[in-house]
This record gives sequence, structure tokens and C-alpha cells, in this order.
Amino acid sequence: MPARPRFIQDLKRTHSCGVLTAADIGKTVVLFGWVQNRRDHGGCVFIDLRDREGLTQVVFEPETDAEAHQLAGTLRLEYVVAVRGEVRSRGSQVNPRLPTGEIEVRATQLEVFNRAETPPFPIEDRIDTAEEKRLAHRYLDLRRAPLQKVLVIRHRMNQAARTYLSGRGFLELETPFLIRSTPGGARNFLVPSRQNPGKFYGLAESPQLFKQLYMVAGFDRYFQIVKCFRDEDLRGDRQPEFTQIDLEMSFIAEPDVFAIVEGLMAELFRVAKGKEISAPFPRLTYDEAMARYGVDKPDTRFGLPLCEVTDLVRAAGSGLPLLPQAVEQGGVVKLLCLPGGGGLSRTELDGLEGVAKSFGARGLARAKIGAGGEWTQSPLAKGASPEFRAAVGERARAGEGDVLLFQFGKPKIVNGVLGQLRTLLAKRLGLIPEGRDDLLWVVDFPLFEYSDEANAYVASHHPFTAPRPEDVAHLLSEPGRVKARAYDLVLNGNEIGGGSIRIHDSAVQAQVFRALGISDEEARAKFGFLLDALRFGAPPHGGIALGMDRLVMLLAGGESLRDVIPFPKTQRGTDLMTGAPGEVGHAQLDELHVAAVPVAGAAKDTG
RNA sequence: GGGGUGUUAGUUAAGUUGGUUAUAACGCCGGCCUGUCACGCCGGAGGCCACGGGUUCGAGUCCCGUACACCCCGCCA
Repeated sequence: MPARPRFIQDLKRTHSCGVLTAADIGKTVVLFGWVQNRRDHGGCVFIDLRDREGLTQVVFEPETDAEAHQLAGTLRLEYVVAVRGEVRSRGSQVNPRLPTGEIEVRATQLEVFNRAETPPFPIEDRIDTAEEKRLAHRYLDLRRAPLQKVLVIRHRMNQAARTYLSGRGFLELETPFLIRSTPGGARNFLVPSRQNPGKFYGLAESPQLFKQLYMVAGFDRYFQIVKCFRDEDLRGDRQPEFTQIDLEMSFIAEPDVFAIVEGLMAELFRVAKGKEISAPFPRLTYDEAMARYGVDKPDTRFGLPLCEVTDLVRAAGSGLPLLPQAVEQGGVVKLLCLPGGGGLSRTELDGLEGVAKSFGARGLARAKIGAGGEWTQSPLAKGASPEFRAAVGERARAGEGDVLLFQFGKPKIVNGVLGQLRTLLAKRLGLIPEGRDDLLWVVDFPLFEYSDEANAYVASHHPFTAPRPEDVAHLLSEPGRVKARAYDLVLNGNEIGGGSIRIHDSAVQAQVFRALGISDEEARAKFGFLLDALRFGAPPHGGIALGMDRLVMLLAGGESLRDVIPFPKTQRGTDLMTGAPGEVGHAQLDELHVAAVPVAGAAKDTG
């Protein structure tokens, strides 16, 4: 009796588990995969075999092959097996929910490559297992089709970006991760240098300076799909290491960057969603965005604009409680008009005050407009004259039954609170149209922002961002009014990219450092290499970086970045699978010339 | 750094006013079953109620603290 052919050595995989159809009936096939499900009828045994492409039903019958049938009885979920058999019609018993539902494979040979312990959670499309448990066994979570689908889309987006940019003269060039720790901006992860006692590398928070140096070196167009590292507190849309599509171009201005990115976004939408988007994208100035939406990344898919009434309050005078005082102190008064009160109950509206406070508000004055234009349920009702109410109503286009939500005080707080309320209410009231995608550019950011904490101006983008030429004269005299040649790309209220035209003139760069309160010596010490580079013939240049993870999340679907990053960290930056970050021994620390300081109140030293 | 929610079997959840042996479903194990695809039927095992204190005759339940996860504010040039 001749030896049976062996799987892998003699019998190669002929098909994946997602492709067989009625057209394949009669073929002998070899499938490899995992046992998704088994239905054992004693006589015949059904197995759903799974690989990354899909599911195929395999049937084992004693009369077809007794040995395979007997072995099939021992199969359990997630066993890794090989099957050889004949593709057969299911006759009238098709499964319309499966792409391969017209056929099944009648097995003539079965081998178990590996058995599996019972998984800690089911390997199914829809599970409600705690994320904590899924992250601890991420390799099992990644077996599930929804995650595999996202990573396939992510692959396509990476491919599309490379193809698109390469086709337009961009070179994919690498930059170091281990760099000099840069002050300001995001906190760097530090890496102690064994060879240089007492010194540290910083992990690059972006390739910013190096891509500029590529421009100085004459590479003209650079791109990279690159990891960035930032040691800041995390959110659902922020991870300590994340990926950017980073690009930089020489001899260009803003419209050139916009055109390239608009084309790139069109490609990404195409491969991720099969959707065509229209370009150019609308442009909104930073000031317009703040005035109308309260944020610099407005979601324009719905209305609910903010409405400023500072001037009306000033004109109305002192009859009103609180408001005029806020205006006198240089504050602003803005409001959000909820048509028909948004259909919210009084209790729900009351609850908004707590929400507003969580966003930094001191309170949330509101007013419901009555039939005669009077204000009710409002602390402002008493002091507001009919004229004031009418003027406010007209400006806010408000009428009977509408509810006005007021904020007054410092613009930053007022805008922040109302801006966040606006998006929250839109979600809660279902105002966001399904399937709509709004892409837009926000431009003319301020070059500097005043930091109360630092008691000084700080760069709002980064210190290498070019000021608008007409503002250069004000750099030192009125830094607050200088606009930057910076731009953000916004998708549905999410910042998905940001960039700028850079400073290519060392004299301007020196002035910016001075405006930021960075002394020549300090600038020399920290960015000497860049200042030098700018003096040796730097071309005009600029670029942008797109947040790849966030893009995948928004285009492929996902609640958080953890759904689109294969091996993500928790909110505290830990990896529940590997246990990173972990403790290291004294010997390792000694070698690095580093000593760990025990945390106050910590349990004990396990060294 | 601050606010909020949660933690009960492998998984998801229930657990009343603090009171007998902590329930259910799915999964798991054993048996039966030749057309299932959420297969079905019979039987069984499985618990440090996150951890540490406290209140009480008695705590899964009440109080305090800790840990972990998630959401939000601050932070993210």
C-alpha cells in the first residue's frame, strides 16, 4: 500500500477558505486553517474552517474516509488543521450568509497540525469581551475578522500612499529614532546612553528637523510612513507610539502642499472606502473656525454655529447680571442656540451644566424663549430688556421654543466650552448625517500662543514655522498678531494632519527664537545644526504630517486607535500582553549609569 | 495632576432591605445523534465575588484605601 501524501511536503494549499464557489464543484482541493466551529452529528461531522480570507464548511463522513471521520470527532475550536477533499454542491442546503455557502468540501484526508487550548474568549466577529482581556491575548483578538479586515485596509492605505507619492517624485527616506532630546512641545521618551554616561537620547516625536535637513541637502521631495513617539497622557485617539505619513517639499507654497495632500486623500478614500471625494477642500481661517465653531478642528457636517453677542451685551449695559462685568474685563459673550431646545427635557438641559463644568466652565446660563419672546428658566430673564432679547434672538436666528446656552469670560474658555458642547449635542441629538465626510483646511493659525503657565509666548505649531511675510516686522513688537504659514487638515472634526511652510532664512529663524524667549546661546546649543544648515543654502520648503492611525480609524471604522493598531498600549502606556514597561535588574541599570528612584508610597523593591 | 464608570465561573451578565449551599446563558468535559451551519438531546465540572482594611452576630451587598481597565479635563511645540 503506497504511503499517503503528506500535507505541506506533498500537498500544497490549493485555495484559501474564502474563495470556493459553485464554479469549483468537482475539484480536489487542499485547505489549511483553524477550526472555527464544529457540529458533530455522530454520523457526519461538520467543520467550519477559517483562514484570513473566510470560512469553508468541511464535512467528514464515515463512508468517505473512516480515519478522517474518526479524527474529526476529536477536533476542537482553534485546532490548526489540513484538509484534502472534493468540492461538492450543498444542493438545496446553501448558506446564503457565507460567500462559500453554495459548496462544502467532502474530506478524504485530515491532519491536525496543532491542537489549541480553549481560548479565553470566543474568536468571533462580534464579541463583548472586556478589552483588557483581549489585549492580554492580542494574537487571539487579531484572529478575529473585524481586526483582520482593518489591518488589510491599513495595508492598502500604506501601499496607496507609497505608490501615489513615489509617482509624484517623492523619495521614501528614513530618519533616526534615537535623536537629541528636543525641548518644548511633547515630552520625549528618554533612552540612556551606555557609551556616554549621564547622557540620553530622545525618541523622535517626529522626523521634523531631519526632513528639513533633507530639503537643505537637495532631495527636493521626501516622504516616510514613520513611527513617532510622544510621552504624553493617552486617549482613545492617542497612543505613545503612532504612525505618520510624513512629507516635505522644496520650492513650494501652501497650494502645492494642499494639492498633493488632496490627491493623496482621494487615493486613501478610494482604497479604504471605495469612495470618491471632491477636491479642492474648503479652507477656513483659524479665526473663522474659532468664531463659528469654538475649535480649530471644526466638524462642519452639521450646523449649531456659535454666536457672539459681546457687542450687544456692551450696548445693553448694566441691567444684566454678570455679563457686562465679564465684558468689561475683556471677556466675550457667546451662545449656542438649540432649535426647539433640541427636544431635551428640562432635566437633560440642567444636566448640561455639569458637562459644561467638566470642560472648564464655571456655569452654564441658559434661556428658553417663550411665545412673547420672553426668557424663562433663566438667571438672565430679569435683567434682559426686550430690546436686548430681540437683538440676541435676531443674531442667533432664534425663536419661540429655542434654548440659548450662554458662556462668558475668557475667549479660550468660552470657545472651548461651547465648541465641545456643540459636538456633544450634535452627537446626542443625532444631527450628524450618516455617511457624510467633510474635509477642510484650517489656515492662518497664530504663530505664537501666550502660555499663562510659562508666562511667555510659545510656538503654536513649532518654532520652525514661517510667519506670513507681511507679519515678520511684528515678530518682536506684537508677537500675538503674527499669523503663521501653518495649516491643519480636518476630517469630520478630527485633526488628521498638520504642517507648515518652514523658515529657510537663518535671520528670521533667529528672530523667532528671540520672540520665544530663546537666547542665542540656547538656540545655538539646541538647534545649532539647523541654524547652520539654514546658512548653507536652504531652499524654500514646507510639508505636512498625516496621522495614519487616526486616518485608518476614521476610514476603516473603529472606536479607538486600539482598534486599528495591531499591538496597542493601554491608557497608562502599558502592554498587557508583554508586561511592558517592566522592571530591569540593577546590573542593567548600572551599565547605563542610571539609578531608579523608588516611588514614594510604592509597595516594595522587587529588584 | 483632576473628575467619572467599572471589576462576581473560561466569557458575558444577574444577585432584592446585609441573612440558608452565590444564579443564568454561552463556553468547557463526558455520553447520544448522518445534513448541520447560534445544530439538537442527556449528564457533569467549574467561584480568593479584583486586592487590603473596617462596620456588623453576619458583607458579593455598607464604609475607607489600593490596583487595574475604560471615558473625559489638564497635557499632546
